[in-house]
Amino acid sequence: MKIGELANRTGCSIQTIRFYERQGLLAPPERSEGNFRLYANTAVQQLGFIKHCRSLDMTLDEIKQMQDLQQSPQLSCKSVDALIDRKLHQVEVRMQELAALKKTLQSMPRACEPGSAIADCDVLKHLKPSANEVHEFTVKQRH
Amino acid sequence: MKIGELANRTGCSIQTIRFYERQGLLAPPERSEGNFRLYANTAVQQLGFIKHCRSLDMTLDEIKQMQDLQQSPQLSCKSVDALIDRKLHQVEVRMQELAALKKTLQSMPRACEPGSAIADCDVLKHLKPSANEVHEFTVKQRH
DNA sequence: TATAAAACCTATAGTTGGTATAGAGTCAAC
DNA sequence: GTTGACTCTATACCAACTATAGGTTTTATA
Repeated sequence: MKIGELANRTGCSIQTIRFYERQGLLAPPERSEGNFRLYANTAVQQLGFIKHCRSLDMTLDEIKQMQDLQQSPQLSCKSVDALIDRKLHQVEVRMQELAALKKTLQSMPRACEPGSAIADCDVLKHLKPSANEVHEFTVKQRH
Repeated sequence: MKIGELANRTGCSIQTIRFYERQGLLAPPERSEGNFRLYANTAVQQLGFIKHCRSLDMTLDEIKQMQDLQQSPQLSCKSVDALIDRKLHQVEVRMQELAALKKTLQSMPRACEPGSAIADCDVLKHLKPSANEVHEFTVKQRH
């Protein structure tokens, strides 16, 4: 099949498929006489694997590692396990960060009176650093 | 003060300060005879505002919009309110996505037997798309 | 069969929010 | 006068795409 059909069948864009090929995630397929990419059916599964991994927030580099591991089936699968653990941890950390952020956003003074002006906007006031916070900055060291 | 002191007092890196200036978020300061940037004290507050907004996951463009609004204090502050609402919504959506992702990661077969090999790795098997999922892909249309 | 439209090709640049480097200039202290 | 800390500009890099320009190939229609 040509690249357009592969794109349709996987839900990837054509550019993304070519991008994955350049990045070494998808093997370069055969070419037609007119230089068009001609994919075997297995490419659908290969791209599906990549998509699934991406949906689990794996980086392209991590996906490449997984692919490499699949090439050496005799190796221990401990590293696969570790990768999933690491991802899970990252997700949990990010969820906590977002929960804190949500709280902050919710605690901001809302519902400026209809017609109230920027000059009196409590939200903007809330965004300006207080003398307090500025002092806090001075304590920090550069990188 | 010179850029190094501003960096120390705000916790921003020097490169980031120069970057914000190039992006039009931070006004270009005076220069010394030797072409060094010389900041007024107000720059600490201005940069603090940017940092605070960034900590709330606002984009640089959104921060610029807020700054523009501050320049016209007579305007309605409805748009400030709307921006915070939009952010809150984005955070909530992302939290739900991450919760679903966490569930998926947790539901993956774990604890490959110590010493078990890639060839039998249940995690990898779980990552490969089933015929089922491939069929689902075929249903999608290219945008 | 001519031609137009659709699909494909490569190469390159842009996105976001910075970070890192090279190579040069400035300034203070010793 | 020289060392070292600080600063300057310009440029390149990161992830993971996305978009564009300009050209070629294939397919469908007149």
